[in-house]
Amino acid sequence: MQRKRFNTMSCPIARGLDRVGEWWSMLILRDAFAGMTRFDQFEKSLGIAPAMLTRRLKALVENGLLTKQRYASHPPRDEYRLTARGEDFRPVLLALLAWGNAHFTPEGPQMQIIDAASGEVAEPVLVDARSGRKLQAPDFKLAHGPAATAAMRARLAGGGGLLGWPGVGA
Amino acid sequence: MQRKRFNTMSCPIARGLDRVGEWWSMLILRDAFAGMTRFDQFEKSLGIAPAMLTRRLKALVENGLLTKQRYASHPPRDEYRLTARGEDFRPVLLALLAWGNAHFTPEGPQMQIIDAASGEVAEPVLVDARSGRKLQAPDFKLAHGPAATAAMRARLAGGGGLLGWPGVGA
DNA sequence: CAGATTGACTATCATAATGGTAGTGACTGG
DNA sequence: CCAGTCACTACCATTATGATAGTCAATCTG
Repeated sequence: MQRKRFNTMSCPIARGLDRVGEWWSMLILRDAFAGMTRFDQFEKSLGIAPAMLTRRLKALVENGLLTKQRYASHPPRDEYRLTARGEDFRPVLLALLAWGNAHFTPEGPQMQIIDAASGEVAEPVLVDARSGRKLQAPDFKLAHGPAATAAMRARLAGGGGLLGWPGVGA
Repeated sequence: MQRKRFNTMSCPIARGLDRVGEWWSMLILRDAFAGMTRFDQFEKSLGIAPAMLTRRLKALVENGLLTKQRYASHPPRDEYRLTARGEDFRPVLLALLAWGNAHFTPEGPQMQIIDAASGEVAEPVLVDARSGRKLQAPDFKLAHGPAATAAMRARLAGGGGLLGWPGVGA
C-alpha cells in the first residue's frame, strides 16, 4: 500500500500537488525563494529533521523544482537552487501568503507586499495579463482544453466553478 | 511524536499550510469549488478511502473552510459548503492550476481559463488591485508587517525574495 | 413487503510516512 | 591535533494513510 499518487489524474491541480503536496515541500520552496540554498539553512529555518529534509530535497530535485549543484569540491558542498519550474511556483506561494494573512494572523500581518516606492500595502488579485480584467465569473470561465478527457469535459460543463458560478457574485 | 504543526510559526504561508497542507485537503477544496457538497460525490471523484475523507472533511470544517449542514433529517443527510474563508482560497487553486498546466500536462492543457465572450485563453498574473501593476520586484517588495517578530524582520531585510530580487529579472 | 440499493459514515488493520536522535566522513580554523 | 561545520545517512518509535468490511437509516424495486 503506497500513498496514493495524484500524477495519473488528468487535473492539472492534482498533477501539481503530486509534486509539492507533501508536508514540507512548499515551505522548503518558500525558503528557496527567500534565498536559501544550503542544507543547514533549510534545516535551521524550518526545524525539520535532517532525514526528512534529505527526502524532500531529493523529491524536489527529481521533480525538477530545484537543482543540486556542487559549489565547492574540496569539502564537497552542494547548493539547491530554484529551476524555472520552481520559479514559476511563485504565484502559488503569494496566493497562500495573502490567504494566510487574511485568515490566520489575529495579531496583524507579519509579512506584507508593499509598493517599493510609496510603501503602500498591495492587494493581490489574479487578472488576465492581456486584458487586465479580474479572473472571475461571468467574464471568464473554466473550459476544457484540447487534450481533455471525456470525464474532464463532463466535469467542466457549466463553468467548473473555480471562477465562481455565472450570475453568483462570489 | 506528532506530525509537526506549522501553526505556531509566524509566517502566514506556514499558518495557511497548517490548515490545507495535508495530502487530500486541497483536492477536496477543488471539488467543493466545482460544486460538490456531498460525501459520496467527493468519494467518487477523488477515489479516496471513506475514513480518510471523513478525517479531512472534519479538519476542514474545524478550520473554518467548510460548513457541515443538515439538508434532510428523515434520512440524516449533510452537505459540505465553502465558507468565506474557503472561498478566499480560490486564488491558490487557480495559481496551482496555471502552474500544473504549464509544467505537467505534456499532452496539452486539460483545463483552461477562457474569456467567456471571446473564448480566448487567459493568462493569469498576480497584480496589485489598485495600481494594476504586476506584483514583482523591483516595483513591489515583501516587508514586515506591524506585528512582525524580530526573526521575521531579520528574514525580510532585503526584500524577502518571494517577489524576485531587486535588479534581478526573475 | 422482502430484498436491494443509496448515503454517510465508523472499525479495523497492514503499510507508509514522519520526527527524533545519533553517528559518519570530509574537511577547516585555531 | 582537537573542536567545529556541513551535509548527510542509519535507526527506530509514532502517526498517518489506504483498503476492506461493516453499520444504520431510509428509500427504491418488484
